[in-house]
Amino acid sequence: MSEPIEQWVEQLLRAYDEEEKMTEKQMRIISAAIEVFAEKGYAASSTSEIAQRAAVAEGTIFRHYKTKKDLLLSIVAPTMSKLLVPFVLRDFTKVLETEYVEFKDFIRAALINRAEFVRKHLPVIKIVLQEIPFHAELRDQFFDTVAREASKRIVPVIEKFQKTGQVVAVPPITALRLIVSTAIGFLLARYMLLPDYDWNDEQEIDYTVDFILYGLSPAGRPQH
Amino acid sequence: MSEPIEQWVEQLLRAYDEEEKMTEKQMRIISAAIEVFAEKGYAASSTSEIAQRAAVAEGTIFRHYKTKKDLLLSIVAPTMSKLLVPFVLRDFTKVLETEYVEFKDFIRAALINRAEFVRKHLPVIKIVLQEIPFHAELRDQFFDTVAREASKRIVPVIEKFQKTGQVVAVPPITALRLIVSTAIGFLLARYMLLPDYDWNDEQEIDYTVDFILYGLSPAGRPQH
Amino acid sequence: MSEPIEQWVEQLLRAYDEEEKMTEKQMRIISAAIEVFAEKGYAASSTSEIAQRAAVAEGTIFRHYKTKKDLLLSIVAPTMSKLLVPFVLRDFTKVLETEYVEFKDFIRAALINRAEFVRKHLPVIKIVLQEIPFHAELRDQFFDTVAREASKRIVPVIEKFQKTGQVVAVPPITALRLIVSTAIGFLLARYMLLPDYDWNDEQEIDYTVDFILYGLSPAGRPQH
Amino acid sequence: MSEPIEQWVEQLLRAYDEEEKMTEKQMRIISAAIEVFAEKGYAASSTSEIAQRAAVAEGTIFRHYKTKKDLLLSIVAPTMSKLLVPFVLRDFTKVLETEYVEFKDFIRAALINRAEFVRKHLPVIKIVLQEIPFHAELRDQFFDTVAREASKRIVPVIEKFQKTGQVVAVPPITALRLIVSTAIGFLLARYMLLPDYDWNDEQEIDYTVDFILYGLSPAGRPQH
DNA sequence: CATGAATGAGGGTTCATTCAT
DNA sequence: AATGAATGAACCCTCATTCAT
Repeated sequence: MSEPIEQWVEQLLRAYDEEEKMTEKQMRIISAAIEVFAEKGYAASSTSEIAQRAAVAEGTIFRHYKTKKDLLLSIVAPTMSKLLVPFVLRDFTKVLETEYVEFKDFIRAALINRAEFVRKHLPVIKIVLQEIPFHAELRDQFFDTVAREASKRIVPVIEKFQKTGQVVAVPPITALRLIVSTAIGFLLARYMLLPDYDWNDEQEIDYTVDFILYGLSPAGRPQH
Repeated sequence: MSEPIEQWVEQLLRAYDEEEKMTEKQMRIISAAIEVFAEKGYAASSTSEIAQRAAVAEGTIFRHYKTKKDLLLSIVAPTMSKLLVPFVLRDFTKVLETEYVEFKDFIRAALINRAEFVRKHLPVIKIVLQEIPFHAELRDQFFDTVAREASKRIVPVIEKFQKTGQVVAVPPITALRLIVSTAIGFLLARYMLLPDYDWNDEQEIDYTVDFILYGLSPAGRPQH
Repeated sequence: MSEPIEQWVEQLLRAYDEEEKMTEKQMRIISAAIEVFAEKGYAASSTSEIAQRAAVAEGTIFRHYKTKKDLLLSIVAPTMSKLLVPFVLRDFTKVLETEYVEFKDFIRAALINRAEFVRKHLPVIKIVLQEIPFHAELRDQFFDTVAREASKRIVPVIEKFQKTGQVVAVPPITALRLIVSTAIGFLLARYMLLPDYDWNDEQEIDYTVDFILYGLSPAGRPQH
Repeated sequence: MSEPIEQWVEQLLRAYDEEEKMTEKQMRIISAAIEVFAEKGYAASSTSEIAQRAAVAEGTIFRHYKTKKDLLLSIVAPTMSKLLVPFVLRDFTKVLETEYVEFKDFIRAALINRAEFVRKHLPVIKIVLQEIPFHAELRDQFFDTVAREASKRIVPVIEKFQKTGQVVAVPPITALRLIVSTAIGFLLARYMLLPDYDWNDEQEIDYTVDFILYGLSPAGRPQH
C-alpha cells in the first residue's frame, strides 16, 4: 500500500473511533442492545431482554433513550457516518492529486481498511443493513448524508483515475456501484454469511482487487 | 443471447411459475402477506393487518397456515428454490458441453433472466433478503438446498469455462462469489435501492457484464 | 304540576332512555367502567381493574373501545346530551305558549324530572362533572352542543315568563345561571355530597322552588 | 357594606394570608404543583413535571413532602380552612349581635369577600373542587372541620336573621345550602366556566344578592 | 370452510420513590 | 440540603392464536 493513504486513513480513524462519554450503565445498555438487535432484528427485540442482558432495570433504558427507536438510532446513526469516514476526509482528493497513486493501491487500501472496520463493528453493521429497509429516517439519512456525500467525494476520485487512464470510461456512478458491490459482496461473505469458512484473507483480497481491475477474463492481466 | 440457453430457460420457467392450486381466499391472503411483510418486515407485521388487506377474517388465516411463521415460510421457501431454477436444471451442463457457448453470453443470459425474475417477484425477494438473517430455518434451507445445490451445479460450469480458457484460474467458489456479488449489486441498485432512478437498462447490463469479464482497467478490453 | 308538561317530559324521556344494542360483555365493561371511573376518576382508574370488575380479559376492552379515552367518551358523551333532553324538545316552547303555564310549575317539573334523571344515572353524572375540567373535547362538546343549545332553547322560555310578568327583568342568561346553580346545588347536596342525610325530598323541593321564586326574604311571599 | 364587618374581615384575612416560613425552593415546588394539579388533576400530574416547572431536582420534592399525596394535602388543607375564615372568626356572631346589621349587607359582604378570595387563589380552589371527590381524607377533613364548623358558626347567624324577621323560616341548613349554592354558582361561572365572558361584576353581584333575597318573582321586591 | 369475539401474555413506556453522592 | 440516576411495578395497548357459532 502506498504510504500516504495508509497514514491518512489510520490517523483519521483514531479520531472518529473515540467513544463519547457515557456512564458505565449506558454502555452496558448499548452493548446489550447491539447484541439483541443484531441477533433478532429491531422489531423482534424486546426492551425487557435488552435490560436483562445489560443487567439493568427496564426503566433505566428509558431514562437514557426516550424510546426504543431512539436507542436504535443512537447505535445506527453514528455508524452510518463512520462508514464513509476514509472517503469523506477533507484532504483526501488533495492527497490523490499530489501523490502519485495507483488505482490498484487505492482499491486495496480502501478494501482492507473497510474490512477492518466491518470486522470491528460487525454487529452494528448487521443492524444497519437489516434495519435500513424498514426505517425511512435511516434511509433518508443514509441517502442524504452518506450516499450523497459518497458520490460527491468519491466520484471525483474515480474521474481522476479515469483521466490518468487507469479506469475505463464508464459513468463514474456505475463504476462506483460495481466497486461497492464487489467490496460489499466480499465483506458480506467473509464476515456475515460464511464467517466460519476457512478464509485465506490475503489471497481473497488479491482475487477481489484483481477482479475489480481485470474481471474474470484472462485477457489483459499483467503477468505476475 | 445464444439460442440454446434462451430456449432452455424460458421453457423451464414456465413449469416453475405455475401457481399451485389454492382457493381464491388463500391467494388473497398470500398476496396481502407478501405486501405487508415486504413493507414492514415479518416481525413488525400483524396478522390482523394481513387479514384486513386480504379482506378475510382473522381466523381464516390460521385455518390455512397454522402460525404466522408458517405463512412466512409458505411464501419464502418456494421462492428460494426458484431463484436457482435456471442453474439447477438437470441438462444444463450438458447443454454447455455440447454447445459452443461463450462465457460472456452465459453471464449476460443469466443476468437478464434473473433480473426479470427479480422484477416480477420483487416483494418476495425483498422478504427473502430481509428475513434470512433472522430465521435459522430459512438460512439452513438456503445453505442446504440453495447454496450447496448452486455450487454443486454451477461450479462445474465455471470449471468448464476455466478449462476453455475463458475464465481466469481462481477458485471457482471465489469466481462464483464475485459474479454473484456483482449481479446482486446490480439487481439491488436497480430494483430496490434506486428503482426510481432513470436507468438505461441495456447499457447498464453491458457495463455490468463487461465488468465481470474485464474489470475496470482498460487493459485487455476487446475493441468495440 | 300542570299536566301537559308532565306528559311531555315523560313521553320523551322514554324514547331517549333506550339502550343501544350491545353484547352482554360490552354492557359489563361499560358498567364496570362507570363504577370505577365514578369511584376513582378517569386518570386514576386502570383498565385492568375495569376488566377485572367486568370479569373480562383486558384485551376485550380494547376490542370494543380503541383506547381508554374512547371508553370514557362512550359513557360520557350520550349522557351529556340526555341531560338537556327535556328542554331541547322541539315542541317545548310551543307547549309553553299555547298552554297556560305557571313559572312555578315549570320550575318544579324541571327540578323533579332532572332529579329523577340524576338519581338514575348518578355515577355517570359524577363522571361528567369530575372529568369535564380535564378534557378539552368534553368541554367543547358541552359548550358547543349542550350549553349553546340550552341557552338557545331555554332563554326564550325565560323571556316568555318575563313577558307574562312572572319573572323579574334580569338578563335571561343571569336568570338561567341562578336557576341552574340552585338546582345543581340541590342535586349535588342531595345525591352526591350528603346522600346519606335523612332527606325529606318533597319539602326540600318545596323550599328550593320557593327560593327560586321568592328568595329568602319573607316579603312578597304568598300566604300558604 | 357596613363598616364593622368590613373591618373585621380585612383585619382577619391579613393574619391568615401570611405564608408560613418555607425555603425558596419549597415555594417553587408548591407553586409548580398548584399549576400542574389545577391543569391536569392530581392523578394525571407527574412529580417529574412538577419538578421541572419548579426547576428543582425530582428528589428535592420528596425531601420536603414524603409522598405525592403529601404535596397535594399541603396545598389543599390550609386552603380549605381559609375558605371559611370570615365566618369562623371567634367574635363574628358577637359583631352581628351588637351591631345593627342588615342581612342584605351581610350577604353582599360575604359574596364580595369570597369572590376576591376565589379570584386570588383560583388554581387552588380548582384543585380543592376537583380532588375532593377522590380523596376520603379531604372529604373527611372538609366535613369534619369545614362543614361542621361552618354550620356551627353560620347557623346561629342565620337563626339570628330569622329572629329579626329578615330571613324566612326554613331550616337554617337549607337556607345555608341555598345561599352557598347560589354563591358558588356565581363564582364558578364567573371564574372557572366562563372567565373570558364580558362580566359586569357589580351588576352581577347585585342580581345575585337580590336573587338570594327575593328570588325571581317580581312580588315583594322593594322599589329601587 | 369461514368467522370474529375473546383471550392473556407480553409489548413499550411512565412514574413515584429511593439512595449514594 | 440537594441531586438525579436507578428502580420495578403498573400502566395502556397489541397481538397471535383459539373456538363457539
